[in-house]
Amino acid sequence: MPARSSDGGSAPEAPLPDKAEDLGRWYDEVLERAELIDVRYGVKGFVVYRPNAMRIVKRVYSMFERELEARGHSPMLLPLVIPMANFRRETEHVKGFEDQVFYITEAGGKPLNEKLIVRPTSETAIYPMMALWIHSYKDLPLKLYQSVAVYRYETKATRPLLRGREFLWIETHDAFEDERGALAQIKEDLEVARRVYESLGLAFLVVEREPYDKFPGAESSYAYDALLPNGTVLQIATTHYLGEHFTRAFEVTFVDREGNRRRPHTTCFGIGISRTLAALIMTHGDRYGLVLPFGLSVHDVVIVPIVQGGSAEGVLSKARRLEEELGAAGFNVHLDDSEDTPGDKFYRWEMLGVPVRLEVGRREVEGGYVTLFRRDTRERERVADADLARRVGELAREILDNLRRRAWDRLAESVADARTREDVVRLAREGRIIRANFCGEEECARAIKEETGYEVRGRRIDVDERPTGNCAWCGRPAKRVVYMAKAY
RNA sequence: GGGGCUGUGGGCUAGCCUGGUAGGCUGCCGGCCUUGGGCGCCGGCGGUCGCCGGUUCGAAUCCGGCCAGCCCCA
Repeated sequence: MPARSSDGGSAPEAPLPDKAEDLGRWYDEVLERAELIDVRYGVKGFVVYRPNAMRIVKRVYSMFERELEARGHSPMLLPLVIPMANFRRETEHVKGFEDQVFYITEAGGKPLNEKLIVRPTSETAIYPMMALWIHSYKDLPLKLYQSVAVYRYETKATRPLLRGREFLWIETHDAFEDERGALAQIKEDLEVARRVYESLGLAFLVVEREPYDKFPGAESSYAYDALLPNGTVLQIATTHYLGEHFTRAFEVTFVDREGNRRRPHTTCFGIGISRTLAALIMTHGDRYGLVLPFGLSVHDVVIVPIVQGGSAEGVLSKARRLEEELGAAGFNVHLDDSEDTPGDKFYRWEMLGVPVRLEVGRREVEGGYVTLFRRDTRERERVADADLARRVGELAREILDNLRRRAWDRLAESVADARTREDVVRLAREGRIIRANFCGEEECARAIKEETGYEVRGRRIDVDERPTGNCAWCGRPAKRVVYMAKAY
């Protein structure tokens, strides 16, 4: 084993496959090496979230919950099971979901009189309750959310966190006096998602889905598609304007200020927590494991004391002092004084994505400084003892900014314009995200999917883009500019 | 939904073709060690070979079914 200097020298051996070369293999391995997900439960589409994953999940949950509650949402919890009769009340909704629901038809060794379904989403659970709760305009708006798992019998290949038969999400169910209130809620939902996804450093497209691609039972659907490093996109959140579809089917009415009986207009907002975790892992991670911003990893800062013969006391007391100082400054700091060797600790904390590591040995004690390692760039720097808390505070911002910028740069580099069918085919082969004029016809989208594997994801709503020619695929007049991508 | 590949201590794997004692690396436990990128040395623990059935005196190995994971294609 050749000796290495502490500030550079030959690159240490990376524990994971090359992410750019084989994202799928990298992903499977990081899930296991970082002890995030265990796929060995033995039921297709169901996985175990281990503590290292669950800690991140809980933090992501609370980020969204805080934003939702700050905007007037209240927590609730609906049952997992839904009476079959309720599930069948909204026709389009049933059609959209029935081939992927789990049915409970038997219990206690006997057939159930009233068959149940396991929620694939909870509209049909909550609307019968809304009918009981809503009487007057004074009961509106009603804004509720729950943080739960939902169940869908996926027939496509399942993938841990990306597509499971059980997945974690937040769902809101909101009711308003009129369309205007509901549409304002859609905007608010998109703002909630934007704020959280930006603080996670993710890059995304915000789109309105094409009419044939709406949520079953919705008037219109809007989505956040995160970009993954292999050029595919992943829907991580969707919000839907439901109009009166569900309040009609479930006979929800209220009396307005003028004494007229009307139906509330409703919305629902689904935030994919499992998928957000997947996007975090894949967007930021590298060959050494997870890379996470402050506030998400198990710790913000770990201190690794480097004890050599005779140096133990000075080194450990300095390490303890730093731990106390950074803790008092509000950082989630951990002194790793376990028996493992420093190199072992380096690898393990890097695998978990801890954003900052401090190395404290004899040299740091004698020199009055700390060797600071930042996970995102994997660079070391010396920081004078007196500057440490300030510098760590700067890094909280710098690291997030850097992660976010890298993600957005990748998105910007990936998007390419297609004017002709040949362009679409070629750019799809190159794995780019395609921006193109589009006629809006479902058959055209289907043909694109068949020939290129690409899906029309919709038109961006965060920027104003007008079509400047004919549909890139069929040549008919274009209705809008859409984005096409390979999607999970 | 269709096709392919794979399943052996916690992880990675050898053995399978050609049936007969499950071998290695890693990890884990204990001890020693002047531990700056998975440090070194010594000792130890851990496997009904995915599950069910069949063939056979005998199955990790051959045959069938099922389950799970991965890859490709609707």
